[in-house]
Amino acid sequence: MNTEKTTDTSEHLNFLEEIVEADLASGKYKSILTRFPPEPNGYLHIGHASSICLNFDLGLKFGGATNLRFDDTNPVTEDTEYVDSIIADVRWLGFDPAQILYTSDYFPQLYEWAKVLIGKGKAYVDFSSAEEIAAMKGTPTEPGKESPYRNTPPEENLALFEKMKSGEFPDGHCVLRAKIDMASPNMIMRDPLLYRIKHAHHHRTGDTWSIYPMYDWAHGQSDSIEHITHSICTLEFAPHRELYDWCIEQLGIFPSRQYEFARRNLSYAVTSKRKLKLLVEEGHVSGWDDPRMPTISGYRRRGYTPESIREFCRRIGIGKRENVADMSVLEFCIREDLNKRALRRFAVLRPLKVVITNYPEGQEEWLPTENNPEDPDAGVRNLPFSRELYIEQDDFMENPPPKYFRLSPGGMVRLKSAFIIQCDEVIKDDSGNIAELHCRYIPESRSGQDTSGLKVKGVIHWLSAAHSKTAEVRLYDRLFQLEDPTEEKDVVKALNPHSLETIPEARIEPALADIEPGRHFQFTRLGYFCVDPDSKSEKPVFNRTVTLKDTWAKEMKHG
RNA sequence: UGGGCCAUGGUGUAAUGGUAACACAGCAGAUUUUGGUUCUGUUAUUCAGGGUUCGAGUCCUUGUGGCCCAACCA
Repeated sequence: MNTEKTTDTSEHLNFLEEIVEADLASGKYKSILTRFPPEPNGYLHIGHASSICLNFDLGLKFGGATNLRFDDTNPVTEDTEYVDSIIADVRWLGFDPAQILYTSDYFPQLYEWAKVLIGKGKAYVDFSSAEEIAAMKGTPTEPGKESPYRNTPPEENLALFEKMKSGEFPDGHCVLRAKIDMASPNMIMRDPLLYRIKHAHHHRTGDTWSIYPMYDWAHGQSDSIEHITHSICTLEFAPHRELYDWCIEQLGIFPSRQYEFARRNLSYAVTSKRKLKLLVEEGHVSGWDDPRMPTISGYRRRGYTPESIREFCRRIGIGKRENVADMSVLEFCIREDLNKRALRRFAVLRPLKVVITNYPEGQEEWLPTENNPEDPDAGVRNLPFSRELYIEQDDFMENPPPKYFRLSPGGMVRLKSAFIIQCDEVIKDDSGNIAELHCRYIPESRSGQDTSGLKVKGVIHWLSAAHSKTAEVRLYDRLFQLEDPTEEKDVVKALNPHSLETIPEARIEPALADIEPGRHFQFTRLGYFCVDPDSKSEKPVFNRTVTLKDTWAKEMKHG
């Protein structure tokens, strides 16, 4: 043994982990509790994934725990559909909430605390209209004006608040406001609204409430009730921290602390529930789980694995500055994961018929090929070979450019795991399109027993025409054509018109028939694909998750 | 004469007063029965000025630039 240091310097902490570590080291907390607090008014997207990983990993890494709490204070926009999808998405990502909770469970407590505040003369019922309140707010550079209702005595406010609660007033008739400072340089502190009247049906509390707390009156106290130690939110809530602390201070309850980080953005994607919802509602995509959507459910259906998404979040890290993570990182993560795990299969998207003229009609033989060269344990399978084959249209060119080493007239290629063939004749139809190829195979070139002595550069995938089956293949590309879709005020204008290409009749090898949805494969030389839920045994449907890296295509593109 | 947050290669994240690093992307090459994988090499970074210091990405100062805050949304 030597005295080599064992400290792992490769793992540097992000700024939130440093805070937690310091709080634990100083004895401020014996253990930590974080929370992920989505509002159930939409599906979770890739930005949320980053927040989920951040909160849950903090709990895991420092021996704490993480709650999932639905911030359901606005009944008009929220729904159980979203609650269910959010729980499913968090679990699919691989996280297990310590508790699943709802802010609405705290409505009674929040109501009692509001009365405490009123009793202290720190809150009042305001009958000013929304417009009047806005006008009295002032501007960032000018102080606001005090409401005429600001000095109503506490007893009177208590009675008024009781009437608000019992439903005696119509929507918008009045609000409960905190009495803080109309001249505060922080706009948030200019007598913020605490409660508003909404005679609305709540997804959990039904019609029992006609008043609902605002975010600022609900969030910090909910954290406090749960004894959340580190309440992590995005940067735009930083000005709210002063009010967050004020509420906790006024009530003298457990002091949860808020910390802010910059939301993660992704190139060629939007992370705005409002905009994503619009795409769904206007039918630009098939739903929240459309494989093109940057939602967690969309990525799942597209074929992304939880591991790849977690790795992506780990790689892009966390910080406080504006950022746009490059799509290529996400794509790298899924390729890296699937390269190790996905079984290889042959599929021909755009078939070109090849007749092996020197192969006896009616004969067939089964040739072994590896299921995954990265994983010997994945074993081998046998592929049927016969006189009539399909190859990819892209794998033949009549007038190939230099360095093209696939098939061309007179040229040779290796059919992967089978034989070398040589193209003798190009058969065209009446309109001059290539209809089929007549080739000869070299019998001595059989894979693994090649005595031909031939050296060919190109290796292509193929299928025995008679043995192949039909499948629908959906080729997805980026949903947006703009690297930053928010450059267009109207998201619809930023959409990529070619984000989906459906190939109704692709050919697949027999081993690919009748596979259950969700399974991942690499279609050799083409990319990673997974079975879509729309798949039926008579008509399999595959989604392209991501292409393989293709340096040849890149070279062609740049001429 | 409002307040808050931020500024490191193309992108993202480190460096906690002591050689500016890692990943992705890019480029070049090797290997390859996937133009994949793997491997090797390589291009490119501290917003600006001033100050403190033996030494500054880091501390101080003055600017500049960007984002957030005036919803009965969260």
